[in-house]
Amino acid sequence: MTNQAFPAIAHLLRAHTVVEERLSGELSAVHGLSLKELLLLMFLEKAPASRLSRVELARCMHTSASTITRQAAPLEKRGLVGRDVDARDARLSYVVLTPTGQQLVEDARATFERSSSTFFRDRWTDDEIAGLSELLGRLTVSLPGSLI
Amino acid sequence: MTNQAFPAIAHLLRAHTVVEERLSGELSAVHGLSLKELLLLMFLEKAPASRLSRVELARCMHTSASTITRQAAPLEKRGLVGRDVDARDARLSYVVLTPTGQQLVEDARATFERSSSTFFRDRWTDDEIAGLSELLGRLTVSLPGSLI
DNA sequence: GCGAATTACTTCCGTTTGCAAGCTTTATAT
DNA sequence: ATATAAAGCTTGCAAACGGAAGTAATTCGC
Repeated sequence: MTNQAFPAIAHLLRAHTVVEERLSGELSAVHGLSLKELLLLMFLEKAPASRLSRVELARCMHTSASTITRQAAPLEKRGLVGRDVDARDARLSYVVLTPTGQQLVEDARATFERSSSTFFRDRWTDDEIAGLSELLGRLTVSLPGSLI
Repeated sequence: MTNQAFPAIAHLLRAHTVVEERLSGELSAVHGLSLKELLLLMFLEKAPASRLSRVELARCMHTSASTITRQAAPLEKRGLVGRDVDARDARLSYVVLTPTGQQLVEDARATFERSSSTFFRDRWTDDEIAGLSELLGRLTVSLPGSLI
């Protein structure tokens, strides 16, 4: 039998490039958000009390702490997130979703969902889409950062 | 029925992040190549006469022409690629794989394949891997830049 | 208790990227 | 034939990123 892992990963890389291209364009045009900014807001929305510390966010986003610092700054300026301090541990500074940010996430999620469905417009059954979702989910099942 | 497109795309984005993290690390450590550099070399390897013009490369990689110019420069300095001119059209400058580059691609592809298989080590059947590959391939079937 | 190690966060620096502008060469229209 | 448009490539500029280093606060070891 042949090793199918390589073509699967190669297709994954290519599919991501194409998906990110289209999603980024739509989100930026409609809501003025980059894809990564929306993902950050979505992680906050999913978190308890709509807030996460910066290192927790970094783990969710699989990125560095310095990137979170710089990604959150413009969102804070726009009033989409706020900054909370921890009474017990003064090192922690939470990023918290504001009502404005919550509203924007809901709107942008609709754009995300609509744009996502366009990738499957032709020649896809619901079972195939669900199957792809299940397989991709299994690929990262033990790692942090799931939005589902 | 529920809309499964969103979770499928969300899982795709996350899987890509994790895959790129591990692949980049291994390729960089073992061969001193970034993932994108290897993909560029692989597109050359697959092309007729192991060469492509810079705009053709840009289309394969889904990136801009200026990025190709800058990505090819260090590879040329390392002797992995060369530069050809077109006798008919002086605007074209081809990027061509050298024997040294060809050898490095073969070595790095082995690393790529070995690393790819680690993502499926546990709880994956050959049919499931092939199924994932087929579904991801169909997602971008009409677009340029396939390595398969 | 108290110094040392660890953690959280920010800032600095080098790298990578896309877009816009520019240059050169080729194609097109009249 | 010539002016205009288009294509291919490169460079300048600004934005985004990771890692290293720095600062402040907490925890650990004894």
